[in-house]
Amino acid sequence: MIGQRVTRQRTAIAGLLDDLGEFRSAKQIHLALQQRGDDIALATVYRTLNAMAESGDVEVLLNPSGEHTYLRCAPTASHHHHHLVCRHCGRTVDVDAPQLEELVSALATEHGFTELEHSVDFVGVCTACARAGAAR
Amino acid sequence: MIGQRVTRQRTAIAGLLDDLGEFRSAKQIHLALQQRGDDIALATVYRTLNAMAESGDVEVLLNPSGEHTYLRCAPTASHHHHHLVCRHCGRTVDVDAPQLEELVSALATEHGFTELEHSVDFVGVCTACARAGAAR
DNA sequence: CTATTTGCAAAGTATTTGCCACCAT
DNA sequence: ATGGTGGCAAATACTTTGCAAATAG
Repeated sequence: MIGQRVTRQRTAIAGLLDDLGEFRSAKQIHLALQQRGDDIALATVYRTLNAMAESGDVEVLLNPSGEHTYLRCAPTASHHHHHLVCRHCGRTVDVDAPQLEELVSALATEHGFTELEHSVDFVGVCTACARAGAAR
Repeated sequence: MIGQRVTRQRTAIAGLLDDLGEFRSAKQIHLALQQRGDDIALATVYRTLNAMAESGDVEVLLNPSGEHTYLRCAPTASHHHHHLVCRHCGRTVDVDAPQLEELVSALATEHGFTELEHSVDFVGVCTACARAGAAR
């Protein structure tokens, strides 16, 4: 990685991600950009998101249907934490769970596992959607 | 679902899954079947695995590269538990983590989420692979 | 006998890549 | 000027589906 250029496309994508605050698929992001008037090739969206993911600028989550979804979290300093994601509306809540960290390392040690990954993001139904869903 | 027939293909797939004990992709399962001499169409493998997943006979995990992987766990009575999966060799360890359950429901309550899903399977590196990897 | 299941190939979806024009630096 | 970038379309990878032939019960 020698040079990273600031282009209209990258600025637009970064800007959109900041506004979203929820996990979104590349397709959704692409669509949202178009609706804003930013016409960017889908391939570029993918390339940019991949690059941002690799450099840690966005978090990637594989949703149940096998799509990659992307989220830009804390604008700047982002410490390790997890998310509750609403299955219906996509609303995302950041959670700190120090106990979870402890638990994970305990499990790892106990079974001789190292480098335990736990991009643990829980998927559920948020209050608003639960109410709406109850009517269903 | 009116009738479920026992066919050569389904028997073979179920049998293989029992022998495996590790998360495997549909492709891998298909290949393994061929090597055993069971010639089954890939589409059939997918159809069967999907059916087994839906009826809860197998657990599905979306691996980092976006493939569905399938595992048949406890031969019979399987209670709720989680897995440690080795990133390298695929070795799987079942773990009970009552604290995790508690933690999850605590988080859910705290933030008003319901139906919190946590097919939490941790991906790490097991002892054997860690040793092997150290040589790398 | 007949409804379910299989196999094949084609279709579908998500993502990546090759290549050339283009623009930020 | 010039090398990183973007757009397009073709390629790839995984999975699903339509339909006729095979088969379990």
